[in-house]
Amino acid sequence: MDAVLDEAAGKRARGLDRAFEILDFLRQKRQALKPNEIAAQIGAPRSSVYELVNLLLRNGILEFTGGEGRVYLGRKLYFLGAAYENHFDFTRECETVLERLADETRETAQFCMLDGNKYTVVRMREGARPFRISTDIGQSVPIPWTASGRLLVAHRTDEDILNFIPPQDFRLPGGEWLDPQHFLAEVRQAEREGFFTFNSIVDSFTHCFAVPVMDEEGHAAATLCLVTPRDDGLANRDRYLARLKEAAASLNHAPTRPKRG
Amino acid sequence: MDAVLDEAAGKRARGLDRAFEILDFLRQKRQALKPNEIAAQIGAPRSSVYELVNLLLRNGILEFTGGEGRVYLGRKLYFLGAAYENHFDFTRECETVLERLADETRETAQFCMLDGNKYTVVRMREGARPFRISTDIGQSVPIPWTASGRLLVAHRTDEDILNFIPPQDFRLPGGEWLDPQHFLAEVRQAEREGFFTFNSIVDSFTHCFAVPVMDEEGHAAATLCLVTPRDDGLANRDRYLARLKEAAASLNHAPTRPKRG
DNA sequence: CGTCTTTGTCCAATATACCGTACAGATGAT
DNA sequence: ATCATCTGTACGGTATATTGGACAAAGACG
Repeated sequence: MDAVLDEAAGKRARGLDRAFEILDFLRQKRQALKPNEIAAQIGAPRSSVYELVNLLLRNGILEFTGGEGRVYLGRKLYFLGAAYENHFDFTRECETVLERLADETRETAQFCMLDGNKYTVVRMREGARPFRISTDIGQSVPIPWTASGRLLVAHRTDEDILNFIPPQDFRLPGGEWLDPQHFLAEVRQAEREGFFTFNSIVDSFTHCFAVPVMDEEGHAAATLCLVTPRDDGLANRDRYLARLKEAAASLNHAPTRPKRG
Repeated sequence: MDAVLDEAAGKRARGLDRAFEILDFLRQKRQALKPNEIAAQIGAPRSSVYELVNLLLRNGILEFTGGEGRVYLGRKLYFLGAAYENHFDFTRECETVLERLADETRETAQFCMLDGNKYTVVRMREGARPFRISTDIGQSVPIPWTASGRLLVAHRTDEDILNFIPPQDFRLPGGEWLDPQHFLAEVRQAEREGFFTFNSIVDSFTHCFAVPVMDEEGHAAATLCLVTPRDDGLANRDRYLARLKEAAASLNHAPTRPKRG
């Protein structure tokens, strides 16, 4: 139903939080929207949204586009994002690695990270298979639904993990319930083994491989993944895992290395 | 002296504006800073900056990095920027075009836009010259200092332009004063001819070529530029201009075309 | 040891941001 | 014409965000 609900009801929301809620919402929708529509769909007061949208427009954070007063993410965000990318200079090497992975395996290769308390595909290289399996880039997916998810939270304590992941995210897309304790066990297994593989729980025909890309503190800053048809995945399991680990090793310090000085 | 001064003195600043002031400041500095340093350098109250920084950290807009409590732009900004880039899908074609330009001319080719009321280099491809001339990507440069600047404000009225460009930006890096009326004349000339070239006024050895990339409203949404040694630029003027115009034509609708639907 | 600077947290005062509500033009259906 | 919906704007009350200043821990320096 409602995409977002705040901590407590009946409280005034902080402008800053509302603003980023608007930005995230636009990102999720991936299209320009009228302020009115935004207000209705995120359940925020119209007057507040109008005021915030105007502020963001003046700052270049939002832009008019698509006519009829519709707004979408603005150029300033692109510049800020580019500065981030430049500082944590992983994307260039990342593309190379993904390309090599996809070439070697002919499967879909992904570079994934957490976006807040959701999983998201940052970069992807589709494989040479006749049918292709792919999550859209930038979409937010519940952590428990993914193999990478096990690795990306592995540095946290059990309690921390359960506080971090929204409870409803343990409800799988088919409606089944994933036992959090079972999930935690898989997290610990993934942490021990340094990878995680399983038959996807969001569909019935893919197998997923995930290995962590470590930051300087030894946490999984990101993951490299392969998404394969089940029989291919099982048949080539050892080879795919080896390739993934090689690839991850080549990225391992990159995500946190500043470019200069 | 002080990098930023608000409209009126002695007024309370809005959190949102302050927040983006912090983000812009970090981008300009291109390094992680402590909240204290930020407060001091942008002239904002320490307590406010601490509160805002914590808010931004919780939203993933800022991240701890570099130790000692230093913060820098966060992953969320990368995601938002990527969504912008995906929507206004110009960068892929842009890279191709820049590469071709640089190959054909062996000069430095740039893709430039406005960031607020400053000029900035968004993408760059360095030429094959033994010495390379380049502005750093993402740095903010006063509009009047650049050839592109003439094109990027050409859709505005004279009055509008003078209100838009901060007066101090007509002071050139050498200290000389650029007469705004002279600048406006060059803007109109650039608008008429559809390009602008000159011996750079920020150094004494380069020649700059700029042509506009038009958006759907017929405004210059961006520019393509060549930065060349003066003698080369003058010797190859016609050829370079022709190449640039071809390249710009191939991008002309791209900046505002949504990727899907 | 004292003194100064840098760092982060805490707190109360008040300027104001957020929000509910009212208003009005545009559009479209009946 | 009448009613309903969608759109953007305007305004006042009150909850609260912003802010200056106090406080303290942790160096740096002599």
